[in-house]
Amino acid sequence: MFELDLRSRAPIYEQLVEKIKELIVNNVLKPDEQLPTVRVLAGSLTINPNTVQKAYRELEHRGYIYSLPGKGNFVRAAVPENNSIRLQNLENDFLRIVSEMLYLGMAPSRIDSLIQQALAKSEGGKNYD
Amino acid sequence: MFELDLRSRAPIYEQLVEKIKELIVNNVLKPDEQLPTVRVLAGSLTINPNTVQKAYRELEHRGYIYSLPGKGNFVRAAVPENNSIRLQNLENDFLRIVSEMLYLGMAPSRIDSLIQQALAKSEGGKNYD
DNA sequence: CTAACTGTATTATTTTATGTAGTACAGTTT
DNA sequence: AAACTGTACTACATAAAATAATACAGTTAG
Repeated sequence: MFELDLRSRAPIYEQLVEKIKELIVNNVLKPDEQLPTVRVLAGSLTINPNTVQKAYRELEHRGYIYSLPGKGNFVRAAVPENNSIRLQNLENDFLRIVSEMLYLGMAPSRIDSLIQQALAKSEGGKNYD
Repeated sequence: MFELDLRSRAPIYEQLVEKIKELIVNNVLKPDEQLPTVRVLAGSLTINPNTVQKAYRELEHRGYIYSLPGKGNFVRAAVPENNSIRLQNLENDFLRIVSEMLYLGMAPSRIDSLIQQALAKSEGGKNYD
């Protein structure tokens, strides 16, 4: 499914959260699609099931997946209504990054080009891997 | 100078790095301006001097400040030439954030508006606090 | 020169976060 | 009933983070 960087300073469960979120956001994992079970994913990554469970609980808390005890963990479809807090946080991160880009000397035209790139990827279909 | 969130999961020294970088990037701290001394900042935040020193060393390693032993720590002016690696990382973060914004349902026009906001803040003077 | 400041380095200790291991239990599926 | 699922819990080991207490060299002001 993906790889981990065990030598990274970032905790394994956080890396898991980010990687899975990435797959959801980029529509590689579709709404209501089942994620690997805790034990299977732990086995294939040779890490502890508790670590996977911690990542899944975090993803559920952030609204990206839901779990059905006895059945599995599934991708939660995005609900544009209930995302104002997350969107506010993203806006803050966004502004921080743009400020730093400008400070480091990136041309505004380059930033525009990045936006176009992201929009194109989002509008036209989903997976270009 | 600023506040810390001691209940945050993020380490204090990392919070310090981010906050100070913020002040530098937004030109609140000007090039060659002296930062608070290790002991003074530690005292005013009631944290350990070692923690401040760790943050300062990290900022120096990332190219945002420089230190003169016996004198103090100072803001390093941005050098657009040597920033390609950092800019590449920022581009990756940027694309991740935009993807997530779009996934959560933010209108592209809203993103454009954020860009304009950042550009205006950067071009016209510096502090509008 | 001395005193008081600066950054830096070192060692030890405490605390917290992270990850592993093993077990248990309830819901679901076949 | 058997074999899955998620979840919960305790215990243990390790690593990261932060504090504490010193020490030392460069800088500055008296």
